[in-house]
Amino acid sequence: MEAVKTKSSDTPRSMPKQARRKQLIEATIKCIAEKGLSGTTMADVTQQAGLSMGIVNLHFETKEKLLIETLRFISTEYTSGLTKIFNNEKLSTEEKITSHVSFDFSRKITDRNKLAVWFAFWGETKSRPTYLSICADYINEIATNLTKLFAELKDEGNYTSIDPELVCVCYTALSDGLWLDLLVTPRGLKPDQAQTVAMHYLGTQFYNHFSAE
Amino acid sequence: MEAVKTKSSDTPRSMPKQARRKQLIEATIKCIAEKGLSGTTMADVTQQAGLSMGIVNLHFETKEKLLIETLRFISTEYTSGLTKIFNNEKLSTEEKITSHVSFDFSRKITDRNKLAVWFAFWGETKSRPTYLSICADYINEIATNLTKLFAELKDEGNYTSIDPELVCVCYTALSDGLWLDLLVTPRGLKPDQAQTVAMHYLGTQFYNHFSAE
DNA sequence: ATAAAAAATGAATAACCATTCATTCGGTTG
DNA sequence: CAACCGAATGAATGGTTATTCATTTTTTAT
Repeated sequence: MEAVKTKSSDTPRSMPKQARRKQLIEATIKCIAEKGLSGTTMADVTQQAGLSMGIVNLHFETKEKLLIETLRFISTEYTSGLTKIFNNEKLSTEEKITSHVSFDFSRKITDRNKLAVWFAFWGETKSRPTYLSICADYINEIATNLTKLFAELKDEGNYTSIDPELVCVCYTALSDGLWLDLLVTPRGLKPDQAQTVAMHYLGTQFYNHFSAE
Repeated sequence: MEAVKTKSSDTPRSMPKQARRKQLIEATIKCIAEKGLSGTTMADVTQQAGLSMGIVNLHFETKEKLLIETLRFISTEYTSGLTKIFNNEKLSTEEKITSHVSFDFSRKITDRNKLAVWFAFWGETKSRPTYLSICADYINEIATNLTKLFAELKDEGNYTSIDPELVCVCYTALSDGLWLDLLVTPRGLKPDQAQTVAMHYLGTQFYNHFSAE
């Protein structure tokens, strides 16, 4: 009766366990973006993935665990991208910072589906300690690295009156706020304009490195 | 036990109705903060308000309409506070801007319950056109006014290279991002520190008006 | 090729939750 | 005081949804 659409090419069952989990997480991201966190059902997710109802419980045990893994997924995607930049020995401090900014406003990160997921989870951090803890972890990790970069550039450029920690808090908040703009007013700001705004701020601090253009 | 303190001094019949609606909206805010948007049920809201199950449907028709009115409530609270500042003829341009910033980080606005509500709704804007439209409206209104203030201060202070619109986008994003900090890392940043960060940015633009100190 | 194991299915179940509405409550009026 | 009327109640209703598990399908090992 049911016409299963999985034609052939994507090897129905031979997928490694990890791949199936990722497939479900990606379906979850799309569902949260399309229907909201409160409107996303198991049926939605499994249908989006082209699989059957019980599949989430098989791979994640419970809906809540799927959601937690989804948050962990986007967090990891974000932090691992930034860590790679931070650890890249070939880049100067200045280049690391500009790469960081480029990454923050790259297509991969400013994909509106993913932005919707970020905000959906942020909105629930107050009531879900697990969400809060995941968010606090990646925030601390990034802040440590970024503050270090700003401190380095301060030394290299002989900027006397810069407070690296302040600049880190300010840049991070600015970046998050620009993400909100990209999510809520999609016909307004574009990612590359948002990036320009972020660089404008850094230009006020490191005027010899980041020209206001 | 539950305190319904609203003693109506005018409009005996229609005022109580309005008060009850407000009571339910405030209960909703508390529930969203405590249980998340997806975890908030009608039973939660009515119990929080100390009333009976059917009361929301009596006053709001439907759960969805209660949520929309809740978003409208915090939006209006925010914009009306800012509009009052903007229209206050006794304030100089500079004072209006500092008042704006003070308001953004006042207790009333940075109450973590309300911040949780903001982010909960922002996370759903992509899937709920009504939420998006309410958010877009207040964003546009505030941006228009704030840009005007920055343009005025630019003229008054003979700042030649300032782009008022850019500063408005940047300040607004910064402010939203700082709200996220206040919500997600409550043991970290405090509202008055967040305000200092915001003023730090404005100091980079209007260095003769807002000292960095 | 056959058996055993693993993965996936989806109908059935049980829990949950928004909404309804017959009834009760409380205040106002004549 | 009695009749009235809107406000409020909360048990009952019906729709929705996460989870289970007996069965089927596919892969792997022998």
